[in-house]
Amino acid sequence: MNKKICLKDIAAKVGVSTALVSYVLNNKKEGRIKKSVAERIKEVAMELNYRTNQIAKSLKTNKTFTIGLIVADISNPFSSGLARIIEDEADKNNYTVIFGSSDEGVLRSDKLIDTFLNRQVDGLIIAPGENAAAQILSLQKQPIPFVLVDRYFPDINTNYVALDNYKASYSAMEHLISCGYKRIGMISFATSLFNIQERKRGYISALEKNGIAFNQDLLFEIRYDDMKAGVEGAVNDLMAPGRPVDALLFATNAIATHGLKHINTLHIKVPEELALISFDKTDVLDLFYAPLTYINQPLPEMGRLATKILIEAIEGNSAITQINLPAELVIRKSTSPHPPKGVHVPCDFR
Amino acid sequence: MNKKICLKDIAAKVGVSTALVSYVLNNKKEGRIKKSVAERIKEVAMELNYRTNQIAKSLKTNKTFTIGLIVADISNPFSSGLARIIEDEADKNNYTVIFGSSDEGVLRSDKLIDTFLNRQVDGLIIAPGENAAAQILSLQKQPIPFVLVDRYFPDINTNYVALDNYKASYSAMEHLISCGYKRIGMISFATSLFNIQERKRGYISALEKNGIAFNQDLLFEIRYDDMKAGVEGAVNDLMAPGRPVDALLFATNAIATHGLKHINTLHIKVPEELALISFDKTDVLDLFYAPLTYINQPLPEMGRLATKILIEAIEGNSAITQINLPAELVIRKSTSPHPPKGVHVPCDFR
DNA sequence: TAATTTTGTTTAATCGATTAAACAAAACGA
DNA sequence: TCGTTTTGTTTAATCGATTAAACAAAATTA
Repeated sequence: MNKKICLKDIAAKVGVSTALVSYVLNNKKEGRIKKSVAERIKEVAMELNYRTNQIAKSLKTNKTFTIGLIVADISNPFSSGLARIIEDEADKNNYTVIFGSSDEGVLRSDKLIDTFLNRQVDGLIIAPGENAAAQILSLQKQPIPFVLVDRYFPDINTNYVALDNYKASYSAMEHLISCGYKRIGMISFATSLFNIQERKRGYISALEKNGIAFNQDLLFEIRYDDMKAGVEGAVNDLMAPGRPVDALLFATNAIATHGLKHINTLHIKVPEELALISFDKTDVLDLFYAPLTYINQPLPEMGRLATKILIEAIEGNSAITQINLPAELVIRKSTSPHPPKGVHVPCDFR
Repeated sequence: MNKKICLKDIAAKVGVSTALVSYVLNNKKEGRIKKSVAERIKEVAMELNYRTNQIAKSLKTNKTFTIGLIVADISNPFSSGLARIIEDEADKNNYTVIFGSSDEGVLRSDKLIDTFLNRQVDGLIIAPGENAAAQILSLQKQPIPFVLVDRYFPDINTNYVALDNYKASYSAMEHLISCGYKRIGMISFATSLFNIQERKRGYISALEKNGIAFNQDLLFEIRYDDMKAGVEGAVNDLMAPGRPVDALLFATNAIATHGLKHINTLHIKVPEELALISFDKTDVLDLFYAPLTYINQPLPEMGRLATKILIEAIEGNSAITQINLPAELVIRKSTSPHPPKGVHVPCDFR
């Protein structure tokens, strides 16, 4: 239980002041310090196994080299995938990441922001939850930079990196329609979150632009905190006799996962009885017996850009950067062409 | 860009010393402070939107309320699942988690430990990689408590919470054998990691105890950094004509995920042509057309215990705690009974 | 040789808290 | 009434670094 070594210990052993030790160990005043002394200091530092106390350093320099990351749930593959990218990118710039899961709740994320600010993080990357607008507004008043990822608020002028969810959703629907599907349902969340709203808008807009009336009964908006039951109920309703649906769009990976499990147990034939498209790329979509067509979010790009923008902001760039990344539609078996009886419908496989 | 408020600002506004402010805000010297003054201080703190500088506090108190978490890869569902539990448990005790992914590499985890120690974390939770023994030994010399999770080194006396991997593997094999499978292969990693070695030992031991000779050709030990190709090659070999295998044990979820994808593309019939068991519980195993029998690790238990043990150690408990948790075998379709032609073999569905 | 510059190092303030010890005033006890 | 407690608050050291400014000695210049 050897006590911690500090600058003073090195200074004492070498017989110089702590200032000199600090200069040497930080490679400052290069030209000014006698070589022999510098070497001796480094030697002793090594020998005593010195370790800078980052806390003390941070206090003095007012910089912690720490980024606070707030996601909905670190155990969701979307969040953890993003976290990994951010970690790597932060590491390249010598930053460390502290994280927290908000569970989409305002209370939790308020607490997280509070904790992170107390800890003097240099900046924040936040995937904000539904009712976080007020929180974000108040964060703007703080002198700390932050970047929103995945979600943002169109009325608030902040840095963000997100997907162009409208376009993504729209093009997924166009694909389904071009493959001959007409009665297309969607399972989404009951939320005011802008990204989810945009997905809905894309869904409705694609229907209408293609002469298909939007039918409210085919759009299920379930609750986040009752996802499993919500998804199962929606699938049951959508597949119930009498109001058949021939294709279904899952608004998120979590919804898709629950949906696919249920579809499996119901022995629904995909794509013959039901075509499927999901947002997000997960292993689950590959493993379903009919690999799913999905809307691939450029996660690495998103994480990298968010971190880059944040670090630039930390370093003094005060410009606001807002990025809507394009999604990629990866077409697979779950949306094979479905020509209605006797009618030839060309399928668009661009 | 209002400058940060500190104790001094409150003290000045109220007209008292910073000491008094500190006492009030920390609820110390309760009886001694005049009520009116205390109230006024709290009021002004509120009004100025005061926020403790945790860095300064940590420097003085020598306590950061931070836990460093090192996993193999935060984007792996096992790691992120564990991270989530640890986050929640830490939060209950007012700790924050900083994390890093080692990618199973010594260099990376050395750097992570170094960074975390510099940051004066109060303790570490580590899922150590293959060659981390030396690192763990040197960590023992530091005055900082740590707990290993998932993996540990039998020769090093440290706190750990892990699975009883031998038993888990053994009972999975017993189940396969009792279901009538005889030529059982395994895909694992080429590693000296104790937990993986134990899984192998369980595999071999179960075979031999049941009168089946261990055949080295049926045990594939692939490289972590070339997982996809390794798994695909192994599956190809195991299913090649001439050396048929009728069941297969995946040593980890990542191996299973790659394996299942490949098995899907090869159109191998599970369980008729090949029974499957995997370690770890992931959504992927549910989504495979024949839901997989799997060895369920009690992740919540593991995370909670690890955090609990760590916090107790931080608080002064110097006893070493070593826990091997039992796994649970969840039996599903991928291991349905497989009686060899004409012979009745009872299947054990305990 | 005296003045100036350069070189090498130390002094001391500072970051923003905590907290033991000191202190002053009021209340109490004998 | 005078000593002793109690109450309420301040002083000042401290955590472990950083860094501007001061300083002394050596080297250079005039």
